[in-house]
Amino acid sequence: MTVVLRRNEKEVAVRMSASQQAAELDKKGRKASKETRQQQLIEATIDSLAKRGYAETTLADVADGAGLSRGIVNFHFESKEKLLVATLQYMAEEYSQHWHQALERAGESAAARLWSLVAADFDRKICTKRKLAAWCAFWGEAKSRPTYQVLCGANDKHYQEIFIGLCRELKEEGRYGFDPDAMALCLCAMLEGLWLRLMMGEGLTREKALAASIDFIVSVFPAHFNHSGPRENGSGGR
Amino acid sequence: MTVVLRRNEKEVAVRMSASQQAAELDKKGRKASKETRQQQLIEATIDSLAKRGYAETTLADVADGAGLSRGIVNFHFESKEKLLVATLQYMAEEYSQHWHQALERAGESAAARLWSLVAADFDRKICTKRKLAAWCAFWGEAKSRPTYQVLCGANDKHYQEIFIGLCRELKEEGRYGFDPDAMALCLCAMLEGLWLRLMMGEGLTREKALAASIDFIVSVFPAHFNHSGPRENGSGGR
DNA sequence: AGAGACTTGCTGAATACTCATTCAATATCT
DNA sequence: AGATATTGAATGAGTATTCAGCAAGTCTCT
Repeated sequence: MTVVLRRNEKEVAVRMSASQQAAELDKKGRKASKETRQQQLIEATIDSLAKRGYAETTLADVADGAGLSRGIVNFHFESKEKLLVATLQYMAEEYSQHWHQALERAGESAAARLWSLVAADFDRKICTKRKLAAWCAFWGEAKSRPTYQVLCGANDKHYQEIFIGLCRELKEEGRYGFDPDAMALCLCAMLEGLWLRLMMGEGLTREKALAASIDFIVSVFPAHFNHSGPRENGSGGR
Repeated sequence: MTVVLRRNEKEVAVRMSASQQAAELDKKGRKASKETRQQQLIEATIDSLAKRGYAETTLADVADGAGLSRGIVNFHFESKEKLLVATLQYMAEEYSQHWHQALERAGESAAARLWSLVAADFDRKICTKRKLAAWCAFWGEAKSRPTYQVLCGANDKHYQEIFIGLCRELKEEGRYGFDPDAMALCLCAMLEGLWLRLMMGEGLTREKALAASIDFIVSVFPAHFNHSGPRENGSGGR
């Protein structure tokens, strides 16, 4: 009896801190499916990474954050390492889906697509201080961990190829002077750099970062964009 | 006697791996001054950060890398934490000096100064895979460690202000349409993002990164630059 | 429908291990 | 003969991992 009571307290703690998923997911007691529990633990891991950094993230901290017991992580994931890999995979997956959606929603024109991609990078859903901090924690370890590097790199390569394609199209249309591949690299690097600065604090906000990115795009592709969006030449996006 | 022999072996190991300082610095035996030893340990720390990442860097690893005994770090620095802070300070100092020198060497014109700053960021001396990896390791922990954040941020703020000043001047001269502060942000973020990508590997080289940056500058400030440098209007830099 | 047997998710104390830190002993220098 | 730098074994704190046991749910048989 007393045990049941304690569990309920824990569930409440979870709902408030780690995951704000809809009610469908947090069935009380042991009912929660394997997948739900795992996701709950992943969310708690992101919390811990953001709050304490990679080096200080302990399994005890993750378990506490999820309102579960100490042994839980080794039960659902096999080891700390595997939990972290799963967490990175989860974030990479989410990010990838997000920009794919942005592409689908955008118009046909290269300009509209580029605009949409850039805007997506600073969307509330993706660009949280919490998640940026977690990303950065992984970046910091990536060089010495092939697994992380692969997980970061796989999507990233695809992402950059999209940018290269779009920059080439825009160059054709606008007869710009730059090397489109180099400019795509600049764009990608700038977006990542802005993320880094957002995470560091220093008064930069999502809105300012997006505004700066737009300034950049407008300057580099003057025939295609003004500050309110892609110009209306081909098919109008947004 | 046998001990003396062993020490010599260690010295050799040090000279080959961690520090390639001139012969003046690596006097054999215990002669080495306090400062020299500290610098030697800092170099070994950077090595370890680059090779094993922040989380896996241990004092034993640092001591081994420097070819010295286990207790050495706590003798010269008081704790692991202080060693790491000293290492970050060292790198920040080096970086700061480097771009200050670049500014001094550049001509008077804003264009020449900007060009020089950008080129400096990809200089062999600063832009080593080893050092980039160490920087990134610190970035990854910075969010949860106020000390690191301050050390990274102090220079960075100054650095960005220089860029803001230069972008404003260039805008005046060239009557460009962008917001100069935003463009300075874009430039700084892009340079950092390129560093990040350099560190990650994926076939990006210093030369390519510099070439891309130049493409960027030429596109954004067409009145001031072409691909071989600042145009000769005001005073010619470089 | 209800009692027991079985399955599965979960717990938390015990274990084993890593690593920062200490310090008495030692080597080297002046 | 000090003074100083260095060593490396011992210590202890912290933490990942293990696992025997427990409890919530599910199935089965009468």
